[in-house]
Amino acid sequence: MKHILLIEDDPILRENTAELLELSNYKITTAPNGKIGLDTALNIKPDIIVCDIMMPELDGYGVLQGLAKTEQTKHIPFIFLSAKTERKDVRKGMDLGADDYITKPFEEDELISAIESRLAKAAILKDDRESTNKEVEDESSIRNLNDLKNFFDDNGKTFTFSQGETIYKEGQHSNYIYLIEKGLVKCHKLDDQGKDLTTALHKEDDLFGYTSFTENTTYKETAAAIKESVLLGISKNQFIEIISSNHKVTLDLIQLLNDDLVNVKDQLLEMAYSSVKKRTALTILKFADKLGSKPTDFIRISRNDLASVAGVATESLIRTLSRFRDDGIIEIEGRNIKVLDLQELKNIE
Amino acid sequence: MKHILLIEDDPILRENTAELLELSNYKITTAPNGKIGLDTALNIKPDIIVCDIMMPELDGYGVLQGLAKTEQTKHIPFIFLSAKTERKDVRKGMDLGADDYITKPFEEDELISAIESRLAKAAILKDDRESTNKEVEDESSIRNLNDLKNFFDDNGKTFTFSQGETIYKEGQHSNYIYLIEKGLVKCHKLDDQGKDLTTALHKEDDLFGYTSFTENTTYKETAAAIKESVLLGISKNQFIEIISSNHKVTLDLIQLLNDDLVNVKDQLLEMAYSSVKKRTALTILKFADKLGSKPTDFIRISRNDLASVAGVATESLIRTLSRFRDDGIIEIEGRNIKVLDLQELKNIE
DNA sequence: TTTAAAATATGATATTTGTCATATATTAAA
DNA sequence: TTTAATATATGACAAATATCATATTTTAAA
Repeated sequence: MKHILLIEDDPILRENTAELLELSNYKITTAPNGKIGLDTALNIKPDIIVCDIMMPELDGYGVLQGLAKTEQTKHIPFIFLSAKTERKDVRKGMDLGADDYITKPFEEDELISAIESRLAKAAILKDDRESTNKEVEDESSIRNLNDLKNFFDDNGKTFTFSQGETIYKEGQHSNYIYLIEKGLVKCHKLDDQGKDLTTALHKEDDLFGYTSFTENTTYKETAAAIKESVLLGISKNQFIEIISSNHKVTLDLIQLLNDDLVNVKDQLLEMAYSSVKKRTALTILKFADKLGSKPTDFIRISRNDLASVAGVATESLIRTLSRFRDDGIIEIEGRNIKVLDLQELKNIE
Repeated sequence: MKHILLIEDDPILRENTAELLELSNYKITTAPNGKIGLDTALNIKPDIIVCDIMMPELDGYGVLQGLAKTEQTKHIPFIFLSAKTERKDVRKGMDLGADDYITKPFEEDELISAIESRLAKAAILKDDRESTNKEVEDESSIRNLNDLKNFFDDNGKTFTFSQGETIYKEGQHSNYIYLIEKGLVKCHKLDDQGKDLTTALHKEDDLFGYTSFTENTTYKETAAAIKESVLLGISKNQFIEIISSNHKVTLDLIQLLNDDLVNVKDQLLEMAYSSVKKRTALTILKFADKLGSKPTDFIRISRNDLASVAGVATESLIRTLSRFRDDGIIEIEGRNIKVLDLQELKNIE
């Protein structure tokens, strides 16, 4: 029996559709929003996914992009089921890689035919894929970012930094590229008046410290451990050698840089026009994410570090935290912060 | 180079579409009806097929069914291009196993995006087996960034944008990478409240429009011409091919991205802690630089564009300009600005 | 444990900056 | 050329935020 994952936030439509598909002899699992849907997809590996677009938490576009990122889910046929009927909406969905797009309201038959059709298509392509034997690889060569990280594990020099300790300074000659084995690192800059801004937060399994690979230059920012961190470093020369002889890794690296660039530009937009309130809220969420904890766990970060990420005077940040506490959005216990109302925190403008 | 089979009976539409696709660096074979189309598909084994529905001899549905019967053609991505716009027509096409369905009349971008998206999808499903046999083409003579730019000159499609015209929009499927032959382009983003921030200014001889080279993604920002601009564009497809086969260019590109990143981070620091006065001064200097004029020449930029770079309300920017004028630092003549005291402008805090 | 140092919290206040309103100048269209 | 639309300029004002001062709490060192 084929297994369908249905992601839809409207409970009535969700139940009706699930029932209708069950009657057609499919096994159905449902999810009420994109975030849960994405998790479920990873767990159950359905044969096909039917997904709404406009949903809380994570929309359908996000689900599709999330699926595409994961090896085990990127092959799963994906159908959008959406009230967005405009031509440009349909094109957007298809361009993101959906296999079909059905607009609401829809007929029973339309949905079932679409599912059947995509399952049939997937079956053809699966045969094709399985008959193609994978090439034998030379295990000593580094073929992707993952191999590169393994190389750090095997050949990197281990460094341990305690909380607050500086890893390198802006203007220093750049010698090492680091992989974080454990901990949290901030890259920050000082302006003329000595005010400090964090330009990047790096967590476990992140690479950092690359500045220029072709020129012999200095670090353009300072890096420091936010909490005790264990780093693996390889020399810049060694790194350059690797990327010079492994094209695929270089392309992965470009992707990494591009992602960084997009992130910093988003941060720039926030910095320009968002209020301190909003920036504070986003900063808390960012740290919760980087610390790998549930957003509702206690996080323990100095007010100074928080302010430096938010780009705000420390007093203003503290004042804002106090306001959040008074409003019941967070709980403050000594130096620790716990998010009580995640939704409200995300909604802050 | 990817090979497209276009099956279309209307000779004018067929030729126009073929030309448009050729400009995006695809190899095109055309067929005037379904019967010939089916034969051709078997002979040339294209990477993707674009097909009309209503045709003499054999209609599009017949072509699709014919392809599905044959082992060597059944996995080829298939897009319907049809004047049949009724919902039931679209459903029929998709249910027969088409991968996408575009209704006529269509925009260039819609077709190209659809093709790119289906090719990307097909590539995923084929796993990574393409890495074995890389085609060596004339592009392989590109050794550095300069050669790459020359390649734009020789093979790029020319686009002209008038002042203020949009080049691409955030969220659009990313098809082209551009080289600026003449003019000035801003990349900008809107926040939730519709406030606009320029995240990058690109001048003559700059490359822009690269988002992600490995994934099938959308532009992450909007680009618009600040003054009349002539651009050379090559398809993302083509660009990826070049960097895939020319390692040195890829390293140069990494350098470029790194420089971008350092710049944006500097901008972030300014945005966080510098006063409007300082940001305004820096913005004037930035434009003077990008326009290639001596800083003491008249520059002519709308107050809006200036404000969007500075990340300031337009009125605040204008007020600050007025203050600079009163202080004798700049001269304002209608819409034009001339720097009188360069040193003073640079010293502003 | 005690004590000094550092971090956090909050009040008071001045400055900066965005917003709204409106006048004037410039540009583009009829 | 005339006119309408758009851009620039400036005033009035409210809100946001940095700064300085000081009290309280927490941490680290003795």
